[in-house]
Amino acid sequence: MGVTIYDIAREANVGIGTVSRALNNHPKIAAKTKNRILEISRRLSYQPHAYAQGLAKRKTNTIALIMPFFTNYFFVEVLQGIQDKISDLGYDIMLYGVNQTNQVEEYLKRALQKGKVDGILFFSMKLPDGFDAKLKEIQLPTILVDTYHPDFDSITVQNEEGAYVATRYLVKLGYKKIGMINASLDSEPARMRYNGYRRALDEAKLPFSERYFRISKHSKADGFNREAGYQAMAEIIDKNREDLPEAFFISSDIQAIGALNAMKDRKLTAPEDIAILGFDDIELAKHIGLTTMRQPMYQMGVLAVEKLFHRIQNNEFPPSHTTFSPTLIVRETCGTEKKQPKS
Amino acid sequence: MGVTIYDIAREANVGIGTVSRALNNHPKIAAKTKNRILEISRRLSYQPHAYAQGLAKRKTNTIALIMPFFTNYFFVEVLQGIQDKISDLGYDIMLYGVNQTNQVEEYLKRALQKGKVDGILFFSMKLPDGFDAKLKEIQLPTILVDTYHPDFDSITVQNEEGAYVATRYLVKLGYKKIGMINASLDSEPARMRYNGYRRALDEAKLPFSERYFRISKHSKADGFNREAGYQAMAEIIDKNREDLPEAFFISSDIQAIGALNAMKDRKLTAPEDIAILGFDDIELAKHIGLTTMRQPMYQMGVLAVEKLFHRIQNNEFPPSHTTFSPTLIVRETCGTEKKQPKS
DNA sequence: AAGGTTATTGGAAAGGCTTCCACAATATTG
DNA sequence: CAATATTGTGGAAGCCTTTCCAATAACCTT
Repeated sequence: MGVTIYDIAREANVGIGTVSRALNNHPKIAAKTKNRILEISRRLSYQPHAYAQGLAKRKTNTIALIMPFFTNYFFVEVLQGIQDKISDLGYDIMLYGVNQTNQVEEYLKRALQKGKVDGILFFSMKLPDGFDAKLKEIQLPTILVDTYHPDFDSITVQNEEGAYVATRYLVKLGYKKIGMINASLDSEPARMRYNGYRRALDEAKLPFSERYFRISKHSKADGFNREAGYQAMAEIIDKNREDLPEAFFISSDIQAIGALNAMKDRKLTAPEDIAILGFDDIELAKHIGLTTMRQPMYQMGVLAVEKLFHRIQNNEFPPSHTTFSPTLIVRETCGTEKKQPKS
Repeated sequence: MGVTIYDIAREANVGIGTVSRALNNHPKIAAKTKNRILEISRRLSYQPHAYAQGLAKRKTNTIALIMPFFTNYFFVEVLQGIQDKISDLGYDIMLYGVNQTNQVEEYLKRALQKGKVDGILFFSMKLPDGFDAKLKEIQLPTILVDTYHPDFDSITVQNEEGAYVATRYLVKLGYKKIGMINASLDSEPARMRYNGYRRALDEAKLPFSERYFRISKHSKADGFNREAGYQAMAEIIDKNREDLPEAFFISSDIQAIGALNAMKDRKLTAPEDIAILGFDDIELAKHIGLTTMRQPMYQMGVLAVEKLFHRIQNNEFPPSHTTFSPTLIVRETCGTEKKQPKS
């Protein structure tokens, strides 16, 4: 069917080894044989067979991306960073979009299949039990993004710190009754954000009230979804009509959008009635004027690829961990201050 | 390094052919040999080598997705449909996200590489010259989504019709000065939407005015991006202060969001000052109350995968073309009517 | 018990490439 | 010009499977 190196070898009156050398510009080959072969292979529009090459070289030039998928805008942006960087390097991306948590193991197993990919980028989810050992055993380079394990390279955001900064900002603006709408505590980032929130509250000697705290019911995306935000806010408002909180720290922008929606349906606005502070700085936050904590998503994608390549080339160094600090982006939903951090 | 069928064969005292048969539950094998082999292969935690298998079977169980990538939310949703469907079928996805138009050919060439994928899903872009012939020559099953070529299966949306319905709706609401903000005319959908808009205008005997028409300057995503929408609207408003249009049909929701932003910055609101009608019904349209034309994105993804599988199994039938009609989703940005189509 | 089936099995060949080893051809040196 | 070093080349072996063909073993028949 397709043209093989044997066809080229016959055409050029050389051995297949020579053809291979010409094609891979190996040093030990005479310039003119090489050119002749190249010319012929162009004429026959030869294409190496990807799998045959992969099998012989023990290298796939492909990496796997395992990421929560839903409509979580966080990932679209990280994905762009990854795509841009990886194209340059001539690699391909095998995408495993996780829609339900039970798919994680399934996808990991597939990606681990011998000879399928050269490395894995694993996102925002806890590495399922047992896979840490397995990954180390088969020595498949793996980078964790937005999640952590001591034995693997990782890139994370200071979630606890970010939540702390966010909440402290609300305190500084003078709010006393500060609630939080959180995603599911199954999610590590959600737990950390909760901790930061509590720390800021404690430090300011403000009371924590269960009445102003909700965890997502909608389990989609671990609770990082709009419906969950809507429902949590609706519930809090409806149950506390006579004594509303003044401000909310919400664990993601997408939930904040839902929460704002719930407020709007109840004729409440931010920041006049309730101040809202999100997390992520997704692209649409700018549009709706949401004050939020920004994560450098694109850069995280780029860095993830860089780390992975490092490790693909040489896996003999200890894990490195990079953390980014989220930055406060002041817009309108908390009321504004005089001195604004750069937006 | 890894366990191979030779290891299993030795362990089980059988030939490699027998091992292979056991693993692929081939009929011609004695039940107990099969069980013994299966048991051993489990014990050694054998994993077939993906590439060796692919090479021998001439089948990769992988398909390529070539799609515009940017932050175009349209694709996130189509992607979900694809991912869900394809996982069930045990296939993997090779993702090629196009950020700049010049990457298209590069990616196509890669995906066409012999033995790399079993089929291609090609999205929303014109198939570059010459590739139609090449695809047919190598007989790689290909489905076009949101774009068209007579010789390939395709799934499209009636863009012309959608734009016509949209514009006619604005006419029916009584608007006379109806502008349009369009994406780049390099894009086929953009051209069709323009045609539909003009047809509705002509039919209503309303004049078309260059003053109320803009094409995206920002070339990112062929002009389907927020900045382009913002800029176009800003320009129109600023140049026509004394004689603003009453309504706009805008070629995508994401541009509409930008346009609304530009209005907001100029203290104009929809629908009070200017009515806005978008296209796509991305998830966030609901949140901001944008009246728009809905494309059944998730279903398009699912159908695309189904068509592709059909063709992977048997490529011997003529191309089939499916088109979906977009439906009008009435929300708030055009003013509301009594009788609302289902939202 | 001999002959004829049928059910299993072993393993070579094929899939298309890279790489290594041995040999041939050419160039260099004294 | 012979001896030696250098360059270039052919092709077998290896990467790991699947698949096909031939061979063996087990089972029936009469």
